[in-house]
Amino acid sequence: MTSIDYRRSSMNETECEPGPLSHEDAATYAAWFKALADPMRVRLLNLLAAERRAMTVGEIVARLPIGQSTVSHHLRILAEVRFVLAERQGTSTRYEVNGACLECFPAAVRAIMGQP
Amino acid sequence: MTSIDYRRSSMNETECEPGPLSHEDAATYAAWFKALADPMRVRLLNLLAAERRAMTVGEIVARLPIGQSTVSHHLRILAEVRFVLAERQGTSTRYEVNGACLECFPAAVRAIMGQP
DNA sequence: CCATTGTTTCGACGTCTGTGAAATCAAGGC
DNA sequence: GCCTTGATTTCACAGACGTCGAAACAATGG
Repeated sequence: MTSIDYRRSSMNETECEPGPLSHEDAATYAAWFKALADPMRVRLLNLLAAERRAMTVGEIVARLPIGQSTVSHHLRILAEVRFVLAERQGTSTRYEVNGACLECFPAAVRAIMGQP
Repeated sequence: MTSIDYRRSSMNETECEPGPLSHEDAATYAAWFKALADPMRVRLLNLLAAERRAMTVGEIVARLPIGQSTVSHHLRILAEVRFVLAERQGTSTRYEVNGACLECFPAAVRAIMGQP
């Protein structure tokens, strides 16, 4: 619902002067950080990255100590900020890491702190 | 109180194989992200970084649309994870950015996602 | 059509969080 | 000593969050 448009973020921009951040950018970056502000979501993303393949919800549930609905909840949060990508295949949904988030985090830090 | 020891994190390490993360590391990285999971804290850190100097709480209060106790609360959260450093000078306390957090965020992302 | 399997959504519960007002503490100046 | 100024802590409250179980939804196979 409240998905974020990644193309307008600093993810794909190179300029990064150390000026003040707009309130909108601050909210965007905070939303990115909030998506990973839970240990189980960090483990979930790390699991998907380590497996290097798209996984179903059932496979993930078998690897994490939380219930199915909670995994679905976390996947929704990660998908809303596009850290994971979802694709329905028949009766199941496969989730995989969005490799672009490898760049957006350092870019957010540079935007916040300026590059000295 | 629940401060985090930065020396045991991946901030100062270069190796970063794409293996699974320990639960403790996942919690540590989640704590880092949680510290910036609020728009006002992002703006606060950006303000300190843009000014490029140590600021008192009063100066920060004059620049952000929140009260003094709330600024102090946010500064405590940022200081607990060492994103800002505090130093008492006489009757006031000066806060400044810890430049090391420019590296720890990309390092955390690499540890979670592996470097492909 | 019904049954089954995988996934999402809903309802509920306890916990945590962001905020401000008020109280408290710390350090100087009178 | 008392008073003033700056900062932290305490208290309270509304809202959000993580978790689970149950219900609802989707897609396939009988």
